[in-house]
Amino acid sequence: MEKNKKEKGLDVSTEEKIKEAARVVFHKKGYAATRTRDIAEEAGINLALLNYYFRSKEKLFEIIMFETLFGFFQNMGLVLNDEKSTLQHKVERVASNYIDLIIKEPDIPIFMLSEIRNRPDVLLVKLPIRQLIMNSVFFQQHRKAVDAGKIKEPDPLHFIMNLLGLIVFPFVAGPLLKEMGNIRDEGFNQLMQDRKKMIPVWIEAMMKAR
Amino acid sequence: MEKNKKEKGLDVSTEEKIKEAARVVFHKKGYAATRTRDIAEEAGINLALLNYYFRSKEKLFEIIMFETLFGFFQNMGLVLNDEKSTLQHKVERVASNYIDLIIKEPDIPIFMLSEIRNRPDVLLVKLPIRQLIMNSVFFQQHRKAVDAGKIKEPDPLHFIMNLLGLIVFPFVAGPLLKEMGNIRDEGFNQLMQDRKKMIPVWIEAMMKAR
DNA sequence: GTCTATATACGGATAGAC
DNA sequence: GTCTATCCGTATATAGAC
Repeated sequence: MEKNKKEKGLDVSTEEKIKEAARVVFHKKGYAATRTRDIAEEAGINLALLNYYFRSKEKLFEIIMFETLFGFFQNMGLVLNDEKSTLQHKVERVASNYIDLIIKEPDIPIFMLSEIRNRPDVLLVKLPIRQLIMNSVFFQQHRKAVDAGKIKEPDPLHFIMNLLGLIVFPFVAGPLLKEMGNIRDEGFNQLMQDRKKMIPVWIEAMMKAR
Repeated sequence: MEKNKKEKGLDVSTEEKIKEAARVVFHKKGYAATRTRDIAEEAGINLALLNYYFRSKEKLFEIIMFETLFGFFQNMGLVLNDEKSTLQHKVERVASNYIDLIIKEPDIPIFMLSEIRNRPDVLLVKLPIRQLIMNSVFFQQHRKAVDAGKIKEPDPLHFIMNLLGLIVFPFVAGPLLKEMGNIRDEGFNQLMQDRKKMIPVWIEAMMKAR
């Protein structure tokens, strides 16, 4: 019995161990700074096995990148396309879901954003990001609210920027903010918990302002 | 006469050319992904000269990193410590200054944030970031406004997170947002110009909400 | 499938001529 | 100060035994 992170009673396949290790190391250090040796070590396997299963560092990275992006946005897609929930309720759920997710995996945002910058086209083509937003129930609700005068700023992109900025930015700037506030992970995470409740209130107030 | 970016009538020293090139390349690709050869090429000089002037890639990087951080925060320091301006006016100036700055140099935020993550301690020790905020006139004004009931959320870190999130995040997520909104640099920059005016309004509204 | 050993390429850095 | 040529460590990837 080895000491894996995910003990589900059964052994995890070598392929899965490598992927899991790759996820951890890529997320933490980014593509350029990670060495295949780091991944092999993290996975507790031989370096040659990495190439045996995944051909190359590049191929392995593409898989991790895609899965990370997909995982991140599929959740948002589900929330934003819920026919039954109000706009405000969607904001609450996005804030709550993402704050929980990112507290668990704090490296994801900066990993995604910096790797997207490094390869803008390659990565965005594969995912229906635009449709996710522009064809969503959320988008229709936003438009209705604008038409009804309940939201002053008509451009939904500002809405998205504000919402994601309030949720994601604190994590992206985590080390800086911890230094500024002289707090550690515990205090920081508590602040993020506060934000679950505050962000919907703030967004509501912002959107009514002009 | 060579074709430099900064034609001030006089030749730029080789050392300065290398630093300028290093700034561009490091900002664009980050430490790990840049090769000293890239910098030499960008500078139009021989690779050996880089080591002649700066000993190593690492030393050169440290210089660029420090100057970038310092340049970024010194401006904020000036604004936040202005005795004469109101809290609201400070928000306006920070938003306006940084949106202009980042439009000119869009790679800076993600460069700073990802490199800070990679070397948290090394970089934060050198700069008086904490004092910049916690000892600032801004901080005192914020506290007064809280005591007077004009601001509901008492923690100044939330204020900083919100302000920087609204300003910086759109740039950090630029490629993603452009894809979502199906816009290009021109349209994106226009949105950022809009935000110069809107962010102070939004911040004002948020801070009064509870 | 998994290992050891090794081929091959690349990138940082230096030696030494000019 | 600036160049060419080159050294050398490191990282990816593969060959081949088990």
